[in-house]
Amino acid sequence: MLEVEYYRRLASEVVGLTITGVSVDDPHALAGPLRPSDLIRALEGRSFTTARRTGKVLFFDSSGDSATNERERGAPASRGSGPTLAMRFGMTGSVIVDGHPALDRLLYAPAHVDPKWIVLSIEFDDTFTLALHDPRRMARVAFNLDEERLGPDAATVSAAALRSALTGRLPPRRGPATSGAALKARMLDQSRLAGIGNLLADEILWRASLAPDRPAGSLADHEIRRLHRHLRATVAELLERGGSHTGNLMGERRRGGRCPLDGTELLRSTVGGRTTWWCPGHQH
DNA sequence: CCGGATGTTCACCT
DNA sequence: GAGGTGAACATCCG
Repeated sequence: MLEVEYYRRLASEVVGLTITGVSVDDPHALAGPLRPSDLIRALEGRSFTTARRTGKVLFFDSSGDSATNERERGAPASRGSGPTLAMRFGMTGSVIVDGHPALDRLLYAPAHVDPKWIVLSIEFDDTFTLALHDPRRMARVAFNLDEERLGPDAATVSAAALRSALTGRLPPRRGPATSGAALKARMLDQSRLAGIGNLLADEILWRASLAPDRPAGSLADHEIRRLHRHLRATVAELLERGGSHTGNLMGERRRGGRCPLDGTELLRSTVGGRTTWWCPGHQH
């Protein structure tokens, strides 16, 4: 999510410019039934009105009729709004504007930008280019993604909203709240809380002194408030530092790694389907 | 050479 | 219904 926030800031440079070309270099990047021609027809001639982010998803709202639609329907320009483009980045997707990556280096991504890993590029005013770069091809773009399926953004979530994200029922489901799942699994569930990835989850839980496999519903009020405090602070601090790989625990995520706080040897386990490193000495 | 890695989705279990 | 597991995606790195 921190990385996506950097992409959003970079992408905001092209907001308001006219889309003069769309090139789909790898159709694999298009979600579901979307075809390259759909994307090109929907976007060319329009402009993005916003570059906004919820969790790990970058959204571009568009405005004005596309050139094709105007030609086809003879409609007057810009009175309706266009589709919203959504980008998800998988593990190695990133945004490049005019050849400049948002970050110098990303964990597990190749150190250098390689043109062969550009899966999509959008040209603005015949001059500027926003590209989606993705060596592992897990990034996807889609139109009009269901935003209801994303929980509140972790960077701004309130303590009360965090509590219901962890223990509440998920709309539109009915019935009693369930809270048997592991705390970390709930934190990673994007439909409950948007934006927390595996590294960030471990760092936050370590700072909040909470064991990742605690049932989410077992947290006392003061523990939820503590989690909330550390969650907000960690997101802000790692954003400042340069990404989710800049946490204090990062260097110890290996066999024999020790807790930077108390020196206890870290445990490696699987929680919520993801590799989890945590300190049995102070996380309870 | 092997295993595992910032993520999401889906099929298939219990 | 809830929750867990494993696969798939494709490439790089230790």
